[in-house]
Amino acid sequence: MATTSAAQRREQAKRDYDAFLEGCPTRELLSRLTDKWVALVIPALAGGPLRHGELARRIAGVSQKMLTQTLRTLERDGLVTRTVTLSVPVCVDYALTPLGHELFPVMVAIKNWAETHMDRVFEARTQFDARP
Amino acid sequence: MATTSAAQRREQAKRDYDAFLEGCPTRELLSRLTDKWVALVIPALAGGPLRHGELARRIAGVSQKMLTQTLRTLERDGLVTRTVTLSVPVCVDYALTPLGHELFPVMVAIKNWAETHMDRVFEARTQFDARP
DNA sequence: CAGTATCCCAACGGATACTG
DNA sequence: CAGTATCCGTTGGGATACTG
Repeated sequence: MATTSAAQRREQAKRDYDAFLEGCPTRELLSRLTDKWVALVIPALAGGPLRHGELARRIAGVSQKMLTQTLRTLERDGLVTRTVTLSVPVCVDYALTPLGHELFPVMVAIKNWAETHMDRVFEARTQFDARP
Repeated sequence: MATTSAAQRREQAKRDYDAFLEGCPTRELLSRLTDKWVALVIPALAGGPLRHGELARRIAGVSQKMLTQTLRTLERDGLVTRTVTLSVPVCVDYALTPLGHELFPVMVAIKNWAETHMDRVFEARTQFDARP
């Protein structure tokens, strides 16, 4: 029988899927990945598992509604695991899956890009706003 | 006088800015960058300048309202240039700035990630939805 | 502590119609 | 062709109160 490696299958997927096309499922996945909270949660979890409250403190200003919602969809998409330890009070840990670890470099790259180029964007905005 | 290289200043910026902090301006920039349309427009322009209509055709399904809106904010943030050639009818070209070219690898990485890992996400969703 | 459930406002975003 | 303006439904997302 023919054997196809994981690398070959990934290559195939890249040919079959195209986010430029309307109706391609990757368009929906792309819109989930391009999310402010996702770009903060994935890097936050890269250092190791964190609890709900720890995440909330790390990502200052996030409401627990958005945090829970984000973690749920990340869990469903196989990027994050949710582990419940029964105790009083109950303890819930979130951690990146292998797939989540593969996404991490991409997410941290956006975050870093914003932090690194903030000043140049500010300059551009000032110039743009000052023109006739 | 002390001379600081561009690389040194970028390092400084990365220390001063932190998107994890509420109120840090990079939080707002991050939310602009994590946008489905931005993740499609930047890669679309990487091959060279395109006109409004060409972009709309490349990014299937985008409304001209969202396309114009996205291009405006990208222009203001210094990522895209807008060049008007007066003729009948008028011709408007959009192209990446040097800053836009620096963002390109990051944006194309997300798009590629979605296309490459779509199948694994599908599997994860099926598993998640099938559990008690 | 972790999570669900409402309420409610603002922003997103598509459809349509109209200018230069 | 490129762009603006308007309408209008949908979603995002915060605040609050309440359970295990």
